[in-house]
Amino acid sequence: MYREYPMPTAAKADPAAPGRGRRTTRASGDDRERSILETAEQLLEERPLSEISVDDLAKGAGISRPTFYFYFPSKDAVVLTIIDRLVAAAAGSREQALRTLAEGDPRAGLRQGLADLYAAFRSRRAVTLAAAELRMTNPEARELWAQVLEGWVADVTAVIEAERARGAAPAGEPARDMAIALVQMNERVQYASFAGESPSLEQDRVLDVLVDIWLRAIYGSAEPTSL
Amino acid sequence: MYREYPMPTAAKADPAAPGRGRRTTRASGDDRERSILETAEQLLEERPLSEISVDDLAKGAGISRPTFYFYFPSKDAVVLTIIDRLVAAAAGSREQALRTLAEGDPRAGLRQGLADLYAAFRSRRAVTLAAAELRMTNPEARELWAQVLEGWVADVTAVIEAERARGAAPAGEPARDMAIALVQMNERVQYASFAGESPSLEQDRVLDVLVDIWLRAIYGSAEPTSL
DNA sequence: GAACTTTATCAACACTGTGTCGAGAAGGTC
DNA sequence: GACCTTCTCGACACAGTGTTGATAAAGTTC
Repeated sequence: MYREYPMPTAAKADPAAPGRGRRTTRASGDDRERSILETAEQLLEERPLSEISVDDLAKGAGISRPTFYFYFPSKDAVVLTIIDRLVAAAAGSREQALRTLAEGDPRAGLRQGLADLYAAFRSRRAVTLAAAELRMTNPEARELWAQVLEGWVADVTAVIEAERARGAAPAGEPARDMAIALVQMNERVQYASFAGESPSLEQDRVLDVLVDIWLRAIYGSAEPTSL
Repeated sequence: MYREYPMPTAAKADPAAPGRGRRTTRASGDDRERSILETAEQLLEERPLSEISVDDLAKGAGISRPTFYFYFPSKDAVVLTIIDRLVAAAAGSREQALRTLAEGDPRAGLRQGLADLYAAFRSRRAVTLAAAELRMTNPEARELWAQVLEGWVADVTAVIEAERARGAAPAGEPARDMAIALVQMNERVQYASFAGESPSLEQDRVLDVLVDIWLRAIYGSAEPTSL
């Protein structure tokens, strides 16, 4: 059953929250809910969110439209649940990357981090695109995504500041400002690539190009190499 | 009256296209059309496109909903017309920038170009945001924007290649790939700033940060400054 | 200046999609 | 076997889109 969003905790759904019942918490119900989510993901592979109706989701899950509303308050809520899970998975990558970053070469760590993140979203292309679409009209989606970005920005800011502190990176614009621009660049470039927009990078070029710009932005200066 | 899109020509509307009539081409009609466009722009200052209905536009222009359809085939068409004009204005900035770029210091020209573009879109914040929103659901808007981006990417690619050719910029990822990523970064960063998203750059920081990253990406290398 | 054309207007309609209500079925519990 | 929950859906009320057809007003033609 759909629960109000507890912020991007996004852990596993907690089974049998109320009462002390063993685990017989319902069967049909959970099946239906899962079925709706699966239908949504499947339809998103075929067409954009705006062209999917509540009726499509209900039909796909084998229930009537009113019954859909027993499980989710709206189409947006379904997608938000799916996004929430994707974000949780991506958060795993992020922690992994931070660990790599802390112990090894920061440049290699950075590349690894960007690669993992890219892989996480590419593997759920349809959901990623739906998230961007939903963000345009839904405040909750906007808020969720904002928190995701904020997390990355904070991490990147810390990395840049650390590299500057140890003299590996030259001074420049405030680290947080750089981090915001770089993170947003990644977001946009990856989106365009997933969506197959007209000027966009080929899937297999995305990472190389982004990493190059990140490294130049962080470690290079704006001075010409030769004079 | 709304005409089918002749590609982003987007010059001034041609007055009195058919016949050799002096200039009495209608009065009420053009007024209404203008009135609808003005209403749309005004409402976009207040709320997102998705929360504006055809009825709102009709009411604002002092006509009934069916009459609206005499002037425009849809809400999207109205916004597309407005975007078209903004894009035309921005195209002016672009040419201006290219001229500066050709005759003077490329770095200064680049900065000037980015500044002009930024100014052009900032001055029509609401329309810029509406364009991004419309792009999500409307193929024509997507196409129009794609052509705009394509133009910039082509220009930037040429600049990067020229700078590399004259030895002012080091080799690196393909110039066009860099151009795509940089242009898309600008798009996203500016959008976030205009929309006041949660991690986003302050209006007065946008230009400095973007220019810094552009210059580092183009002129810097990915090697550390110190070792 | 009457007949005719073009331009403009809108009430009424048909349609699509959303979300709610209330009546009931299906199963578990005491 | 009365009694909850859980679940289901037909029927409704709404909001929004886009179309039709009847009609008015203005401009053109002879």
